[in-house]
Amino acid sequence: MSDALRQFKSQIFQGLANPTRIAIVEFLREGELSAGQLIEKLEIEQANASQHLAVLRAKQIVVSRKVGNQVYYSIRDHALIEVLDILRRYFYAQLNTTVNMLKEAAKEAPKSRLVTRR
Amino acid sequence: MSDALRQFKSQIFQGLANPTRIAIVEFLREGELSAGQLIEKLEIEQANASQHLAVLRAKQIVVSRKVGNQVYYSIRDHALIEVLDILRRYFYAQLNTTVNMLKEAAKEAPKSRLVTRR
DNA sequence: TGATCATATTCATAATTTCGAATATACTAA
DNA sequence: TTAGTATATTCGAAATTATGAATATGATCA
Repeated sequence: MSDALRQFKSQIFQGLANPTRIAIVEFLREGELSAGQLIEKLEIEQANASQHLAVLRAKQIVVSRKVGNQVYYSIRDHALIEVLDILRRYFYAQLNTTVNMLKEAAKEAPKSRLVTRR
Repeated sequence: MSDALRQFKSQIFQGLANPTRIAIVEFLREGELSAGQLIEKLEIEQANASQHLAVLRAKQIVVSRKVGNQVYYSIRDHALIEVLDILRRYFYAQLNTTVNMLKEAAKEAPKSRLVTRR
């Protein structure tokens, strides 16, 4: 695989490597929203939202469209939604694994208490 | 969507937000490899590879299995491969878009030269 | 024109990540 | 036990990222 492709992928991942930015992308699932609408939903500072939006633009994750006073954002490509959906399934699978492990552990040592790691 | 899920996703993305780590995951597509085999393929310092592997472990992206002297790594869940595949398709789609834009631009202004941005 | 609204950028600081070098651990073989 | 091999961890410096505060831009409306 080409280095350019790895570079590209890591750019995308960097763009999504923040919970607020993931929230933004998820709010945009249903269609475009203005910066103001996003800020309202996110409940964060305007400047902060604007910075996260700048990151998402720079990493090619969203596109913006200016209409008069406002700027409307949308997801550049549906592929990114698919990615998030896959991870949601992954998350629940992981969760199940963890829960089952804990159940097993509980069965094997019913009187023991959980021990903190590290 | 829950905050925990967003947190989880951003962890995964952080884990993959580096070209070397993407390379590792891709080498592991076909099955498990020892740390040494990975280092050979990656052509990077042993310590550096080991650090990236530690990140991938911490972010729950790979699992390791010790056999005598060596440590074998594999991808924890196939979902992550799917994610990378989706991004590959996205990458080429983006590439086509860019190429087409450049073609259009060339048609419209055949004598102009490309201007550097920023 | 000036006031106001929506959004972006800049700046300073703190926190995190990266990488190489050095060192440590853990297993194996002699 | 000692030496050697495979891998991990720690440390320090540089680079990158996150965040809030302040400021700037640009569009609209009076």
